[in-house]
Amino acid sequence: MSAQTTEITDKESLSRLLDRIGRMARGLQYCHGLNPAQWDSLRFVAQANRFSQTPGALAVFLGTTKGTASQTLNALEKKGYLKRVPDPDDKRVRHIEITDEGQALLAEDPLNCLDLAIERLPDEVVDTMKQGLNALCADMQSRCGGQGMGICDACGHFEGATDNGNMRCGYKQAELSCEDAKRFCINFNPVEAPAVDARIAEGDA
Amino acid sequence: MSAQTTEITDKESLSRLLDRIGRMARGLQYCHGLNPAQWDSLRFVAQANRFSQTPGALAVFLGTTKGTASQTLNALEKKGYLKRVPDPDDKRVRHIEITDEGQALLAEDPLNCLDLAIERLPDEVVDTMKQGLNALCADMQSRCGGQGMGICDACGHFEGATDNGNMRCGYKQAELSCEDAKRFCINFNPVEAPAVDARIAEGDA
DNA sequence: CCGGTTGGTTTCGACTCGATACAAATAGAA
DNA sequence: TTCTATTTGTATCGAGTCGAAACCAACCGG
Repeated sequence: MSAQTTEITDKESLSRLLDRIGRMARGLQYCHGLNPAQWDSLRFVAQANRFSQTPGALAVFLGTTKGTASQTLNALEKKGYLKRVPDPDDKRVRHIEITDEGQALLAEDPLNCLDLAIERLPDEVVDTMKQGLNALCADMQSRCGGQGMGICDACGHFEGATDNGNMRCGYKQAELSCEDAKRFCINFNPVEAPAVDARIAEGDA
Repeated sequence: MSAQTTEITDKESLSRLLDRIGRMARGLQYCHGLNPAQWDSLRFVAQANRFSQTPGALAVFLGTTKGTASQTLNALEKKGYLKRVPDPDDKRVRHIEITDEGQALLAEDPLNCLDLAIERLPDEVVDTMKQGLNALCADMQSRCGGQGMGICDACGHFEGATDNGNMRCGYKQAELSCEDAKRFCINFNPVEAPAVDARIAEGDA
């Protein structure tokens, strides 16, 4: 018993806090006729680069199967928030695009409510939390077999700019617009595998 | 490339990070034949005080209905991880108790994996995150109509110790063992409504 | 041309969850 | 006491989600 085991400020309880916040965030995301998975999908498509705007990439991101992702997309498409268009290069893949309605809906993202609460926190707290969560995400991913994801700048496949001002991805063997290179990619591969705590300790890297 | 708009370390993205961690944590909780709601329930019952070890309190905690909570309890009881015993004081309520099997199962809580990742973070980062998350929880709760919950020490209903060494709760008009007074309660009512950012700024309170 | 692989979709079944209706016990009032 | 209202928990039903598996079409290698 001894006060240190059940104390709420225990180190152990951080995971429970995260879990609880997660459940609260999840609960918020039943609105506007969408469910959490659908909100997640809409957000993902909105911030993914063109290689990741596909059902398969969405499935990886959501940590679910392609079949389930397909159903979620069906729901969103039926509601008119996005549409699937054939890919000119590979006729198997269908490229997902947000409609104007979808874009508009994102302005009412229920997670904005969380943002509001975050606004009230001091900047340095937010920064520290962000670093910690990033480290946790990376750690969990590598530990639990999840696919990493990130932004081209820090990606091992990134081969810098080309002559015509675009960026080049060595994995897809294709070019990316500057805009796309700043968006989420499911094929992200960290350049160096950094020691998570080292990155934290350094502060800003 | 003006890193400040879509940079992953943006202030805005903290909510997305939280959401993502939440989904990862959720995904982990499909194991040992339990689902996330069942894990949450088991954990809750394990750390709730005796007033909160009931189906109704669980429903409040999970943010769901009593019916759904009842089903979750059915599943857990059928699997032998807890049992419902009649309450001697009020024949309507059924008191939930963890079995030895349930207690043992908690040792394999999939969230322990998260704890492992947390272990690798520096203490001060963990502390800051905990403070931030606590503030967020409180803020979200008050904003989104959720019931607060906490531990008797800091509760407005708490009336201190009695002669026989127990604690007294003014809300339930009943006594609590010292142990119980350190556990989770669903009827928690913060003594003072503290300014969340003020509490943060002070550091350790 | 022909297997093997990859990307997506569909179908099916198990399960979850919320809404509703319901039973039983309690509380309060007349 | 007796009557009603409230509280606590359960059972049932239907919509919807999700994962597994089957399936199809397109790409790729020989």
